[in-house]
Order: sequence, then structure tokens, then C-alpha cells
Amino acid sequence: MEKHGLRERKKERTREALIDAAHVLFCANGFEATTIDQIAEAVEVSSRTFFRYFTSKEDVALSLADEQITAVLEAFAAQPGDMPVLTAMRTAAVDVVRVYETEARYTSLQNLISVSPALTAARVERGAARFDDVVRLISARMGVDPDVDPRPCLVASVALCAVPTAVVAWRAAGHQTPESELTGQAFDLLTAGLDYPARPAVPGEN
Amino acid sequence: MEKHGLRERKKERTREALIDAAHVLFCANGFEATTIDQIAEAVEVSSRTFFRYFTSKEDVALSLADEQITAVLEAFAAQPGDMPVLTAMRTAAVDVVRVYETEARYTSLQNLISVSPALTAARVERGAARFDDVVRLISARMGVDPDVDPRPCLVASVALCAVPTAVVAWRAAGHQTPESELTGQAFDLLTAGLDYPARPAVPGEN
DNA sequence: GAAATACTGTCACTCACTGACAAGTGTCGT
DNA sequence: ACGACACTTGTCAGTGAGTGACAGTATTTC
Repeated sequence: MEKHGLRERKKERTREALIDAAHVLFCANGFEATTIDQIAEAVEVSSRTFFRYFTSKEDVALSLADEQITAVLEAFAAQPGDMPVLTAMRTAAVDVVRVYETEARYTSLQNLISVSPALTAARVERGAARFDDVVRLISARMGVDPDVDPRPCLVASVALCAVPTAVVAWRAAGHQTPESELTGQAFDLLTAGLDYPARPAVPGEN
Repeated sequence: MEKHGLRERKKERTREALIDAAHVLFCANGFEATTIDQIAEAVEVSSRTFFRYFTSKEDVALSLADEQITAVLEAFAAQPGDMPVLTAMRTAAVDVVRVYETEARYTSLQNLISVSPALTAARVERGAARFDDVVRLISARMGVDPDVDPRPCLVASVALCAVPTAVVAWRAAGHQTPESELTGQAFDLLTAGLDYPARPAVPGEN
């Protein structure tokens, strides 16, 4: 993967340093309150250089989340070919999250995302950028043409958008359950269908 | 609802004028290429005043979408009490969209959103802002406590996030079907569960 | 009609982000 | 070892979004 030599190593180092510094500052002062200048200063580069490594403030915050999506997609593609789509996606997502959630960096990033609307939106946007890839993978597994069959699209939107949103909401509601378990639970509920009955007609109980 | 008199009327007029002018400019030049100054100039107010009516450029673009969400939630609450959640949500969403999609303003806004990542993200963000309300409505209908039962949260994330995303994707893929129909289709598929089987083992066909 | 209240414009400012150019540093052939 | 070349970086200048403060003008209320 790497080209060769010193130059590449230096670049990789400043890139990592920027991610680190940004992460520390975000955690200390919050995402919106941190400026690009502060991040650049902490690494002793110009703010112009920051933008040569990352396209935006969101970009540096979400670089980890990007890796994660890539990992999930790889794991999904690696599932046995006869496994139903959502089950395969569930397995892939849960396996990957189980690994990531052991990293402190990852969990604090999740907190950051859940308290910053700007980051939440950016995360969804990045998911959307992968939308076409995901649809391709899913329709390949289902053996259908995504231009005709709308189901791959729906599954993709649920996996990229609804599940993360629900997981964040559960955590915000105070659930201490590990994220991998919440993710699994979300997929399980989706598998079974969502049309839950209304309040039972028998009153007086609770 | 209204207070009284001239001042209120004037405010309402400039607000509408800003929305109109913004919409025209967005359609003509695109969302990102349009500046606040241009919008303000078209209405002959200062750009400072623009920000007294709208908190951001996205805000003015999505004011219609906001109304729509409100309308869907009202319709949802008005569904018969014994109707299952997703069915009720489906009915509410389809009914409301059916009304909105007759307005030219609305359909062109949908186009705007689907071609601008910034607007797409902002739309999701606005949906997320209503998340708690939606969860409350859903758990009330189900007669469960959202702090204990995760299902209302999941249903909310699907309705606010997955369905719109899927609908936009289908339209982008070239489907000319009216949006109300696509919305209905999305809910139908969700009702039945999403764990579609993998490609059938019988090869040589297709 | 005058005082309290609300709306608006101007000004000055911060911050995210970009293009252009010049200077510094790494790489490679000889 | 040395120079041609490619790549990276800092500086500078500029745009556009968004905000706080203050002063002037219009509306309401009494």
C-alpha cells in the first residue's frame, strides 16, 4: 500500500497528530468550540495545511467512523453467501462494533457525535456517500437488480441511517448496554418486522 | 394564533418573501451557489435581517419540510387508537405526502434536497430534532415506557431517517412513481420484515 | 402625542474554507 | 555528491456564513 520512504512516513505522522490533537481538543472543549487554528497550532502546522489533510472540521472528527463503515462492509461481503441479507448485515455490524468498542478513542467519539448535531448530521452524510456501494453489495447478495427492486435501497437506508440513529438514542436515554449488543438488538427487531400492535384493549393492568 | 395588527402582517410578508426569493434563487443557481446577500438583496432587506428570520441558509430552504413533518405527526396522532404503529405512521405519511406532492414548490424542493448533500444532511438533522416528540407519540400509542422498551426508538428512527432516505434514493435512481406511492411501499416492506433471503440456489435462470 | 416596544440597518468581528504563489524538503538519476 | 524535479508547506489575500452591539426608525399602547 505504501509508496516508499520518508516523505510518506512524515505525512502519515502529521495526519495522525492532527487526528489526535483534534480529538483531545474536541473532548476538552466540545466540537463547535474548537477552532481549526487551535488544532493546527497544537501540531505546529499552518491551518492551511490542515485543509490539505482534511476537507473539513467534521472530516477529522469522523475519520475513525469512516474506517468503521469500511470494516462493516468488508465483513458483510465476507459472510456466507446463503445467509439472508439482514442477518449478514447484523453479523457484520455486531462483529465490527465489538472490536471498536474496546477502544477508548471510539467510545469518546460516539459521545462527541451524540451531543453535537453538526457531527450527527455529518455522520449521516458520510453514510449517504457510501449508499451506492452498500446498495450494490446488498443487491448482489440478494441476486436482484437494484434498478427494479426497491428492497436493497430500503435495507441500505435502514442499516446506514436508522440503526445508528436508534443506537445513539438508546445510549442517550441512559442505557449502559454495550453498543454491540444494542446494534444486535436493533437488527433483531428489524428482522421480525416493526408493525407492533397498539396498546392492548385490557385496561387496569400495567 | 396571530397577535394583532400591521407589524405582524409585515413580518409575515417579509418572511414569505424571503422564502420565495430563496427558493427561486436556489432553483436557478443551486443551493450552494446562492449567497445570503443575494437572497436579502432580492427582498431588499439587509443580510443581518435575514438571520433574524432564519438561523441559517438551510433553515430557509427547509421551512416547508418542517411543516410537512409537523403535519405527519398530527395525522399520526389522529389515527384510530387500535391501529398498529407502523400502519398508523404509514397512513399518516402517505396522506400528508399525497397533499404536498401536488404543490410545485414541494417537488422542486425535493429535487434541491436530493442534489445537495448539505441540504440532505440538514433535513436529517431537522428530523432528529423532532426525535423525542416522535418517540413520545409512538410509545403512547404502543402503551409502553420508552425508557425500558427500545422499540419506539427504532420505529422513530426508521420513520424519520430510513424512509426519507430510501425514497430519495429511489427517485434518484430514476423512478417516476409519485412520492406518496414510494413512501407507502417503503412502509409496507418494513411492516413485513427485512431479512430477505439470499440469491436462490437455482442457477441458470434470469 | 409621548413613552415603551419591536424591527431594521450598519459596522465590526470570528471562523471555515479556498486559490495562488513562493520557499523549503525529499527523491531520483547520473 | 549534485542537480533537476516532484511534492509539501507557509503566507497572503479573499469569500461567505453567522453573530454581537449600537443607533435609528416604525409600531403600538396609553
